[in-house]
Amino acid sequence: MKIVTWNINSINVRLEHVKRYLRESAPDVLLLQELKTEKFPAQDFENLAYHAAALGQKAYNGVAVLSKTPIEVIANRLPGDESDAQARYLEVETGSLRVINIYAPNGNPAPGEKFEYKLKWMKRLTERLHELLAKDISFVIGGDFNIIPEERDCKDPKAWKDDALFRIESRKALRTLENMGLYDAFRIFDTRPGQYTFWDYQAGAWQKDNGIRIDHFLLSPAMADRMKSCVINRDPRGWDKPSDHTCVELTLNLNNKN
DNA sequence: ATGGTCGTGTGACGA
Repeated sequence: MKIVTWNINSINVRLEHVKRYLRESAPDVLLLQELKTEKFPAQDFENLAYHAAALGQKAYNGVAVLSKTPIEVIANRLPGDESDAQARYLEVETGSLRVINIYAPNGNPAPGEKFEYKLKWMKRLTERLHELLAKDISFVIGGDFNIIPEERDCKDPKAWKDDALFRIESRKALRTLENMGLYDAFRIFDTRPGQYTFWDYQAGAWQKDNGIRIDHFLLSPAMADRMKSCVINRDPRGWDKPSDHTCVELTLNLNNKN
């Protein structure tokens, strides 16, 4: 069972990229972030035998789940703030698996209003995930967390010191989730520094491999026990007219106990 | 680097 997360930075510009990825890699579930439009081309994916659930918004944000099995939407907003209309959270059930897709707030400039929104959003997320753990619902959450977990997850920690993605408050918010018992799937088997999921379009960041690791999967304990692999696939970042993010690929063994 | 690049929507703004 392969679940993949990918911030595509506009579904309109990247539609052919996503279709190519589905054909070549055939994930069971694909989580997409930053659709940047209200309208979602579900038919294109249904033609490739995927079910689709999307939450769009004009010009900003937007998340979608594609799956080979039917999708039941459990929630399309993060509880805790009725006034928050940003399309950043999609919780679904597909193939008897609970999957949560997030596009967490960037939070820059920090400090400031946007940073406060980021921290509050992470607190709301913590409460929601705590609720699932308390109900003994195992789950996979993936997406663009917009948080660099540690120094080894960026090229030059000093350059990121005061950025909303690396400030101590943001890293603490992610660590709080890990302290609840969730696992950073990528770090279960891979401890190497310099494993990035995002490279800025500017200043030749991709060519210089000046990136950051901000796209993550967190697994509830039962899911962590079932993990076979979690790898970063750099290929799509090297395609023509790429997204500034590449995808993270998670493989679970949901059939056998070992 | 007061730089540099994209996407949206056609202005700045967000990332």
